[in-house]
Amino acid sequence: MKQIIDTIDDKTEMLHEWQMPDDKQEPTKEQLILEAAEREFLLKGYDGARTMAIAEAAGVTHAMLHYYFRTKERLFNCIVDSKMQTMGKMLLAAFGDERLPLLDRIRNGVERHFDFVVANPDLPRFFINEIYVRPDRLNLVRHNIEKIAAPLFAKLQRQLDESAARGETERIDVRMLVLDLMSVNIFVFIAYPLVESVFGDFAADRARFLALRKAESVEIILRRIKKHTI
Amino acid sequence: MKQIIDTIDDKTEMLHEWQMPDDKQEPTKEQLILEAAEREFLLKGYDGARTMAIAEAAGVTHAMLHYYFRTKERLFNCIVDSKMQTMGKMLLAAFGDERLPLLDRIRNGVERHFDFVVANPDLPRFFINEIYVRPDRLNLVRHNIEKIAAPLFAKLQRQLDESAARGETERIDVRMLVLDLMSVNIFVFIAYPLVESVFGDFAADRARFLALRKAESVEIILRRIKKHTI
DNA sequence: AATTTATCTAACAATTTTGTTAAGACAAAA
DNA sequence: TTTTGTCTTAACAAAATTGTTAGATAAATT
Repeated sequence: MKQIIDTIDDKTEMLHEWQMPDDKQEPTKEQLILEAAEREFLLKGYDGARTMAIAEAAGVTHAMLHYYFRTKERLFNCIVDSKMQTMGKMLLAAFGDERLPLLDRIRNGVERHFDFVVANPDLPRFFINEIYVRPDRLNLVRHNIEKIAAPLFAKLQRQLDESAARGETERIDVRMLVLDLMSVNIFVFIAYPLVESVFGDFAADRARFLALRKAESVEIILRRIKKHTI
Repeated sequence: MKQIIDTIDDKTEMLHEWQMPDDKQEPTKEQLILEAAEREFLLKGYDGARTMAIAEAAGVTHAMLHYYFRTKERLFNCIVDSKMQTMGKMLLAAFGDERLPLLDRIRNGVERHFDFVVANPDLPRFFINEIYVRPDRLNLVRHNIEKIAAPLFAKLQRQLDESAARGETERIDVRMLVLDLMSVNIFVFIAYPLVESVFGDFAADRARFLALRKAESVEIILRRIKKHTI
């Protein structure tokens, strides 16, 4: 504490604002760097991100960034790990509820997945792109993905097969369906600046447009598996 | 001295007399640089691309690259312009045939668009990403897009409305439908390394997998607009 | 009080990447 | 053959970016 140091003059004047003890827990510099790095990496990608820009956004000198994380690559990996966990949890939360009837489960999954992407609009593009540019990064995520996707796919496929056997839905490979689902849910965010430009007034009100898109996703996926009763 | 690309209107003007495209003449250095630059930029993006890597791939020193194109940015813009034209032509070719009945026109459009993406698998990701990272680049392409998209959309919307009025298809906004179409056609390529990893044996035979995906795209889009029940 | 620890700063070093220049090689024209 | 302009190379320069180090400071620990 500072009351110990009352030697000659009041040294509290030498303390900087940010060093003052505060009731509220202020984020540590390390956290600030992580948050700034997340924004920078998600927006610009590894190659486009600049460590100095991250440091500046975090309000520290770039030496601090290297002090805490040593290299740009290590800082990047911290972000990747953190985001991987976020995505894994989301997938389970969106599609993991096995008690629901098939169509409800899928509708629910589409909607929750869509909501997740709304809340994390840069995340899919970030992963997809970093892996495209440097495919060796797949190893950072492959195990994580397979551990979650494989059992989820197996259970969903069984439910799909049962439903198809009863003649309630079309027979379809769960991987095709999930790929369809992710395509319609994610693409609009990946291409958002382009979509906004082409759509004009249609996409001007973002909230309204996204609500329409969400409904469209549900519609197109359910239509894909519902029986055509001609 | 160097008559560089300040006027890019007609590409042949960039070639010198003795360089004129002869039937069986080896490509000029300039051509080689452009081809190498296209590969590098499409794969790695502007930030990840290295002018020296481009020069090396083209078999020239990097000084040559600057001699012909002065800056990385100018070389990049050459590639963007060239690819924009390619995409514009494709869109018209895929959806421009107005004599076909609606469903045939759409099926045809989906298939031709899919084929184009198969032939240019990096192109959508390239555009989408460069524009995301630096939205000011929209100005390079906006005019081009609007000139092609606006009339195409208008005509397609009319045909959709007429069909819906006859009760043959569902009523839908053409922009939603095109966005759906692009989503299912493009996303699988943007995410290909991830998809390949998750799908395993399913995607191991690329040609077979892409054939399945093409059929799936047609199926999901046609199901979206066909009347569901009678 | 003395020591240790975590945090921080400023200056500097190293590396990578882009961009420039001067001089020579070469083919075509004169 | 000489001249002319294009093309090429090697070396250099400049800029941007990442990474390092020697300390300073405040707090925690002993």
